Order: sequence, then C-alpha cells, then structure tokens
Amino acid sequence: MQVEKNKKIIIEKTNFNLVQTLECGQVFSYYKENENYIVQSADKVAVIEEKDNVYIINTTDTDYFINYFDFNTDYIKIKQELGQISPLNEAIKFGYGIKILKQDIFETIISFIISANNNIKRIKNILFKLRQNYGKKIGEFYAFPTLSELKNLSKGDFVNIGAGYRAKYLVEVVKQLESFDIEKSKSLSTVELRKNLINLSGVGPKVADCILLFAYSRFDVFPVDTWIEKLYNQFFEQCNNREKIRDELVNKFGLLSGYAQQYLFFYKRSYLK
DNA sequence: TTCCAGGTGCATA
DNA sequence: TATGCACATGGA
Repeated sequence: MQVEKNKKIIIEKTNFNLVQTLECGQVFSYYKENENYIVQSADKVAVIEEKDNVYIINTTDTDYFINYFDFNTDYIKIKQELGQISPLNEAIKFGYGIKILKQDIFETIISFIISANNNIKRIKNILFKLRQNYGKKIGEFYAFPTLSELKNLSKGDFVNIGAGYRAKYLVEVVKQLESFDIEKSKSLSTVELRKNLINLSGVGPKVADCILLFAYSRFDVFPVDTWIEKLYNQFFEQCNNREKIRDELVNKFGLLSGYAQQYLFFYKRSYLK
C-alpha cells in the first residue's frame, strides 16, 4: 500500500477486491459513476479508480479510509484458519478479497433499520434520497444527515423517500438516539451493547448483529437473515429458528464469526443463489 | 400476478 | 417463552 497523505491510497489487488467488499451486503452508500466507484461514509467520500494491478482511492481523508477498508488487518491468517471448515473453503475462494468495513455507527444504525425485510437495490435508493434531501452538501456530494438534521423529520418525510412502514421506527429511533451515548457505547461488552441496540426502535437481533459487526467491529456475532437461514439449511441442518441458528454458528466460529458470516453471505447470495 | 427482500413489533396463549 | 401475523414498496 502506498499513501499520499490526504490525496490518495494505492492498494494492490492481491488481497483486496473492491466489488466483493462492496457487494457482500455490509454497506449501501456507494455507486458506480462512469468507470469509478464512489464510496461514501458519514461526511467522507472516496472516488476509486481500478487499474490493472491496483486500486487508486482518491480522497482527502486517507487515514479515515485506511481504517474504513481495514487495510491494516491480516486477512491471510483469518482466511487460513476459517478455510479449514467446510463450506468456508469454497466461500473464501469465491470472496477472497472481502474486507469487513469499519463504518460510521449512526449511519449504520439508520441504514440497517431500513434494510429490514427489504431488498438491497431499494435500500440503497432510500439511503441515497436521505443524503440528497437532508444531508449537508459538500462539493458535489451529500453527507449522511446527522442526528440533529434528522430529528425534525416527520413520519411522512421518511415515507416520501420510500422508507415504507419503517418510517415510524426511524422517527422513534432518532428520538431514542438523542440519549444514546455512542462514544460511551464503544466500551461496552458485546452482550451488553447488543441488549442496548435491541432496545432501539426497529432494531431486532439481526439488525443489532449487523450494527455490531459493521460499525463496532465486533466479530463474535453472526447476523442471520433469510440468506444465511437458507445456507444453514443447505449445509448444516434444517432449522427455522434464527436465534438458534445464530447461537450454533457463533459457537462454531467464535471470535471469527463475523468474518465467516460475510464470506458465507456473499457466497450464498452471489454464487449459489 | 405473485413472491420476495440482509426482520421487527405486537398480540395472544 | 413461543408462535403468528401485519407491515410499505418495488424488483423479478
């Protein structure tokens, strides 16, 4: 990796794949424009060019995106360990270049409430409108709206951007988050933090696990959605109790559960279907 | 037309 | 504690 401070990051393709990382379902605030990918996180933006052997990540916040893309974690070791468990070996080959992003906590809470019982294309569209309508304009991009920018929105405002029945959860959660100390929450144990997140409106076990994994970098969780349930029934055993599936998988993969989950999710959704 | 999507909240037993 | 249903919307 080469870095020109606050200008660009040049990263080799050997152990990182941008499309896999973006399309493995962990993030919604990105899109393709001409030949480049635009990746947005909170009020930060990166314009990413793909070359033969490298990606060039153009951004004025290089430190932020080095952390965001988790470029300093050794994934080779993680993949070696997980690869010994079937069907992880196949899933890792398929999604070899996935990194688990370190996303903004507030944005991730709002995003995954919208994700519930929804499809990725539509989720991305709702979040894009949320930025365009209520975020601060920075250059040609829009930041993700802050808590204070969202706190005056009505249910109808959220319905108008396509949030559907989740609009009432969003109005409620914005109120709840005014007394939710995000900085303090980072020091809680995963179990304690998970309880606090599930108390938020529109956040159940699955959304809480996504927030823990994609924003708090807690890897001892295993979000179980419709795709993971299908995969579990295909490779492990017949079960439709998602809490039970979660517990079984966390027991199996321990502190690497979060990584295992992303390889399996991407493999199931993009390859097996 | 019907089914489904990175589920959650709430009522009921 | 466990089960069943309603909930908006748009793509396939």
